[in-house]
Amino acid sequence: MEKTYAPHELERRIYERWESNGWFAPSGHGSPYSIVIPPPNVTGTLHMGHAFQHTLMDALTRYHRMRGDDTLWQPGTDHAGIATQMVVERQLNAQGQKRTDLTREDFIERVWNWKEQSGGTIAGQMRRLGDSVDWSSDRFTMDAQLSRAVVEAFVRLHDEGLIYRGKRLVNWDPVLLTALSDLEVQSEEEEGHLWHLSYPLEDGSGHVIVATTRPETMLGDTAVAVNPEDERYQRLIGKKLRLPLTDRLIPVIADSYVDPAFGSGCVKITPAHDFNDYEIGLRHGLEQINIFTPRAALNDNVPERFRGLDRFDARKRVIAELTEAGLLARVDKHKLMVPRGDRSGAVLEPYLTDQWYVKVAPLAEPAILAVEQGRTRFVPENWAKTYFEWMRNIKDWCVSRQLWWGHRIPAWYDENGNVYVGRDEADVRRKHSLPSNTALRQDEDVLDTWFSSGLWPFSTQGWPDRTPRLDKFYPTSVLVTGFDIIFFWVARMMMMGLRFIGDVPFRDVYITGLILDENGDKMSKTKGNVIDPLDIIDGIELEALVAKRTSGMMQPQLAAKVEKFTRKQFPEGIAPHGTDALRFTFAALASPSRELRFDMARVAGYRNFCNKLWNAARFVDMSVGDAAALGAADRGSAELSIADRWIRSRFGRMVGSVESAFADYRFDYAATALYEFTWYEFCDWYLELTKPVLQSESASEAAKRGTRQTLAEILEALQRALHPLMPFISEEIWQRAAPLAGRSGPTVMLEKYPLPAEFPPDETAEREVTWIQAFILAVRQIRGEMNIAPSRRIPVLLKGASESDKAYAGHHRAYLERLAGIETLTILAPDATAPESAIALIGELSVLVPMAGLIDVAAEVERLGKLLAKAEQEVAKTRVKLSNENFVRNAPPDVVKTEREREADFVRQVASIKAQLERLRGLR
RNA sequence: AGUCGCGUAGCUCAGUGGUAGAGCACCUCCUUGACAUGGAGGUGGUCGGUGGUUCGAUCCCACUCGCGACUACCA
Repeated sequence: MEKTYAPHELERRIYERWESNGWFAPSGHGSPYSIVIPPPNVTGTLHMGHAFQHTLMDALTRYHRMRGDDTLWQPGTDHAGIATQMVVERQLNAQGQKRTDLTREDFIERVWNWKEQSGGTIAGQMRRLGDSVDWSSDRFTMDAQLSRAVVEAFVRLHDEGLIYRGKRLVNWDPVLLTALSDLEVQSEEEEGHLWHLSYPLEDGSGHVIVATTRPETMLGDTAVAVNPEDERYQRLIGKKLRLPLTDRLIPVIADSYVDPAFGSGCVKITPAHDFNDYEIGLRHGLEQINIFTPRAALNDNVPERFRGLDRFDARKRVIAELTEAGLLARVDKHKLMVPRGDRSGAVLEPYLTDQWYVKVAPLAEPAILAVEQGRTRFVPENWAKTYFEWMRNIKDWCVSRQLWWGHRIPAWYDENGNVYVGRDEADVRRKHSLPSNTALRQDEDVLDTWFSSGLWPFSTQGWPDRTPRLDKFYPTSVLVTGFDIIFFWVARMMMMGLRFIGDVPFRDVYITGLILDENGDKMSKTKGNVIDPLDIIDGIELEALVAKRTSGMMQPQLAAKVEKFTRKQFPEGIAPHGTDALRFTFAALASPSRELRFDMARVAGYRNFCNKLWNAARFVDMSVGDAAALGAADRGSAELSIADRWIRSRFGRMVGSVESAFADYRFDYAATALYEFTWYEFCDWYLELTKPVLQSESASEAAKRGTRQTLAEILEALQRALHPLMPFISEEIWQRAAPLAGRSGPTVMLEKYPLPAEFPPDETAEREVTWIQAFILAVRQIRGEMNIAPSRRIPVLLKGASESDKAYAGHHRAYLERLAGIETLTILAPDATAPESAIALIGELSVLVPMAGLIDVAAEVERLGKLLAKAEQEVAKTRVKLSNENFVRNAPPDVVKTEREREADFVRQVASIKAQLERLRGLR
């Protein structure tokens, strides 16, 4: 094996081999296990959050594949309507063109071209991450078959009365010129004003004051509302007001929506431009006066001098005129929630338009029930509450978008404006018996991207056709996704899946935390703290990283800040760590917390872990590989040492932990179990314990053979155990280890995952090795604290040895000598006097290291002083407990018993240490 | 306003009704034949605060302080 671990060299080679052999495809036997990928935007790139989730999905996929399941990880990408259209529009703008300079067909062609050109980025990243997706079934939401699914779903929902078209207020993006769903609105608190306007009564008997955050909308007011209980305004109800700046009269109406305690208790009502006012308008039959154009400039429904003004200019103008007329009573500073489009960032406008809606309540009901009944389980389960909270308050879903890129709505209009919904024009004519001379034109709008995403678990499997694949892989086993899209995506898949397939789309929903940077900030281009996962894998020079982070920014003025931050964050750039280290970091990070800080130091730590593993493999390779004796023929004549038995037992326990960790989606536990076994048990102890055997001239051939076999078998099995989390290094080492362990196969990824039963617990071996470890640690502690050079062999005496101590010391002398650096090991007779020594206690056994020439008395006194203090503290603690009668009476007997034993043990320690201190003090 | 979450070692985080843990950082020693991306040893925490339940609370409950996320129509 190569002396140094070089992830670069092996990762690409290994992935290509896996892929070209078609090993990612479902095997066709075993019970089905399936995961659909949350489809990333086809023209985008994967960020750290993706890499994190992909790691977990791939770990599950590889784990289940190795468990013998018929495993599918379904890949694919999303057309991401608005996002993609915006990217292409921006490209056009850079060339001095607008989207509307092109025909719809030409524009869409450009998007497809861009998709072809950039669409490979994600696939390339996924390959580098080691994702074992079934590339042969790669899907795109705009594929013909998936588009057919979208049309089918729309038509069926429409036929069932669950999709309707209606004119009502929507969240309108005046920059993108499209409607948005409620979920695409990002409301943030901003500083604004509350203007108090004075509206005169028609009869000249006074005025009312209304408070508003949007004075410009007063031009569309059609009433002023007061609370019917509000005594101040009883007499005004039904009277008319003169709406300033216009020649209109508007009524004072009573509606209990109005909070008398807020502002003046009078509310101006603009039904066409406010969601609440719209509702009030409906209740009172008020006129809806739309005063805006689609770009949110004032239209012809306002007095001429205001027409054409942008809404913000209009606000200034209205304020100016009201001030001049003496009708502006007061202006207060006021914080308010400003709704913005999540893509454009533009302030949204409630706007009256014709849109298509999905009637959600009937779909939500079974989706709620399914989670209540546990047919779909949230992990961590607390997220179910969030899901319920939203599903129980859900409102109809506006699914039409005034875009060009997306699934066009399958609705056609005749010349009289009648609307027909069907699978295509011919279907519409057939369904509605429309003669061929009736001109039909298709609806210009496209569907919300999430409409097609909602069908993903079954549209990818061939629906609306009933395919064998759909039967096999639906419902999927688990959905792995972030909490940020529970509403956008999870909820909609639940509703659609139950409606169209009649079953939940996934058994489990595993909600991952959100990956933040090391300061706990969300990673974003504007903050300049985005990390490309590939840069952690391959490393990147500082200058290249700065260039990457400051290029293509939406707000170029932030470049300097981003550059400064980057130079501070990574003064040396980013070192290469390899995919396995990154993946292992993600797994170790995947605790159930909702926010996860990503720290490069951890990746470095796990790269070191890879290196450790690599070197352990080299050791095994050298120890076993050059021994031709390990042929299949003589495998029988082997003898297992206590260490061999111990490591097998420990391995079995570790695999058991990993098994339950995977079952519970506790990837952090799985990673910890693998890490601790590999480093602390296999490397730190077992490999060291093999040396006295393998390098001894007196050890028997059978013993050496047993140790070599165990080395090979555990190394081999460990690669299988590690494979789901660290696919590359485990494959590379496995290729080397498998023949040593007498196994053959083309790849570790198709081998069986180790089972605990194959490595049953061996309590005897564990007990004895625990004793060996305690002994060695005791001596090492003295050596460490007394600064005895490792090269210095020392004599050790045992006092108070029981029969088993004596037996262990005899049997395992070779281990003790080697690992503790012992020159001689002498068992003292009970009545023998020991020379002055440093002392360590293992139960009733005292381990003595004679001090002559080695140990400074003062240092030993100090060391013992610390030990004594600790022991005395423990004695005190146990005595407090045991002197409490209630404890002795009420606590479980075994707890009391343990406490008594602890007390006895610490009392003994205190006595021994005190006696030893006395002797040492006597020396001085 | 509602819902949910978080506060444990210098930092980032696990965790459990009965002996407080890991990684990183820090200190001491060591280039010994797998590995200095390493080895051996060590320092470091009244588990945010108060009260309650309990024989026993870091863990369960109540209140409180400090953060955070999401949802929402206060003009």
